[in-house]
Order: sequence, then C-alpha cells, then structure tokens
Amino acid sequence: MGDTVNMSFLETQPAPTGAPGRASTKETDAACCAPATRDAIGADAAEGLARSLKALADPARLRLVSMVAAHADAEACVCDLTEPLGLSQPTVSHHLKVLVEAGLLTRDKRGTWAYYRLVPGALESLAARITAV
Amino acid sequence: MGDTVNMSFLETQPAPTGAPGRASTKETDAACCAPATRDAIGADAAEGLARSLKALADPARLRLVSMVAAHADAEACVCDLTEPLGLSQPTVSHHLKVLVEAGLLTRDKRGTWAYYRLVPGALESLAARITAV
DNA sequence: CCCATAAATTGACATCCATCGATGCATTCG
DNA sequence: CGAATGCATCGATGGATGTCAATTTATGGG
Repeated sequence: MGDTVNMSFLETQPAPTGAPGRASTKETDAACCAPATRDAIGADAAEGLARSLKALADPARLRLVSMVAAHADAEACVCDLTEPLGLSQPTVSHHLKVLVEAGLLTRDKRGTWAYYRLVPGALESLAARITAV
Repeated sequence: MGDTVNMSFLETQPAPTGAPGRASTKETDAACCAPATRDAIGADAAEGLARSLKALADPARLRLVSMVAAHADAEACVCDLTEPLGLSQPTVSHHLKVLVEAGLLTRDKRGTWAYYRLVPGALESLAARITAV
C-alpha cells in the first residue's frame, strides 16, 4: 500500500445524483424568495469537494505546498521542510501524508530521503471546481 | 459591530512580511534537495488563506453557497435553505454566519426574512489565490 | 554486524467544530 | 395587545483534527 493516489481532483463533476429538481408539487406557499433557476451542487459532490478543500485549509499544509512548488524541480524532501515550518518532524510527515492522499502531492522515496512533488494541474483543477459551485 | 464584512478575499497578496529570502548564508550543507528558486507563501498569508478556505471546506456550506447562487437574483432566505439541506434551522443560521464573516455572502434583512446573496467575484478571487500558492 | 540518519507510525492530549434543543428577539397580523 | 412566524444566539455534546514525544521501520556506512 502507500502508493494509492487519490485523483479526486481531476474527476469531472458528476451530475447531481438525486437531482430532486424543484419540488414544486409540494404545497409550499413560500412568499419569501424566488425559486431556483438552476440546480445546485449535489450532496455527494459537495462532500467530495469539501474533503479536497479541507486538505488545503490549513496554514502548515498551504506552506508545504508552496514550499514544494518553490523548490527547483518542484521537488523537496522532508528534511528541508521541517525547519522553516517550525513544526516537529512527525507533524510535517502527517501533513504531507494528508496532501498526498488528497492528490495534491506525490511521494517518491529514493534511498534515505523522501521527495515530494506537486501534482501538475491539481491546484488549477481545485480552483476550477470552486468557481463551478 | 455586526455589519463588518471581512473582505479578505479581495485583498491582494501582500509580500511575505519577514521576507527572509533564501538564507544562503547559513552553513546548510543539505545534500538532499536543490534550494528554493522562488519565495514560498508567508506564514501570515497562509494563515489568512487557510481561514478563507476553511469557510468553504464544509459540505453544508458548499451547498448553501451553491443554492444561493442558483436562486433567481442570486438571493435566498433561510426558510428556503433549511429543508433541502436536511439540517436544523440553528445549524443553517450558523453556517450562513460563517460564510458572511468570510466575505462570501452578504446578509440583508427585510421585514421578517433575511436574504442572503453571493458576493460577486468572491469565489473567483479565492480560486485565484489558490493557484497563486 | 552495528550504529547513525531519515522518515513514518503510534498513542496521547488539547482544541476546534458541526450539530441540535431551548431560548430570545424582532416583525407581522388578527 | 397578544399570538404567530422567521431568524439569531446560547449551552451542551460528540466527533474530528493538529500537535508532539516516543517508538518503529527502512537505508547506508564503518
């Protein structure tokens, strides 16, 4: 195990499952608002996007992604990331694991060191999913 | 207070405060990785972006934003949002407050009802800040 | 072989957070 | 005025999460 990369970032937005449409048949005499003009995001799509966003919604993980991307060859090892972050090595390792499982980084262990790389297009794909909400 | 809208989404990325640059003067004989080619995101910028992302990194809040945007006039009241979400009214009110404080929605109370509107460009601005990491 | 180094895993702990029921506060209507 | 409605706030609670010290698992060198 360990090599399973969650590519949920690149999956195209599946059509809202239930697609309950507007339940206009119900006797809702709601006089407060106009009805919906288009379908909102589905519950499962919201769950998936929320999981992807949670992976980035942390200061330490944002800095890790940025530091990896800022490195030459977009590649960095844990030893170079621990000190600038001011966090312990296990904590950095934990955050990197979260980012890999979210499909934002890839891990490549060569010898003693583990090199992390930014997945091309992952950030752009996530940004696109946000604006499509 | 109460009407303070956090416009942190629209603020241009401030240059990394400390801007320690590359501490190339230090005797780091790191033989594992190449040095950084550009500056990574600052600690405070990461904190701010993380706070904005956390506001969206929740299935209920993503659906709320989408439902508000899907409404005619991009406007919706709480009563129309509670039932489709399957959450209690206090919970929906809490989520809407988080979204307003994050600068994603605006609140406009007219009579008995409270109308929520999507802040134009907020999602796009957030997406841009992600790709700039 | 055994030790040194790099990184991941484990276990524990404190904190944050989503959720709900109960309550309070306006506003509207009879 | 008094009842009803829409929404916000409060307090409590169970679960998720960030963090670290200690340990474990490789990998490499003497």
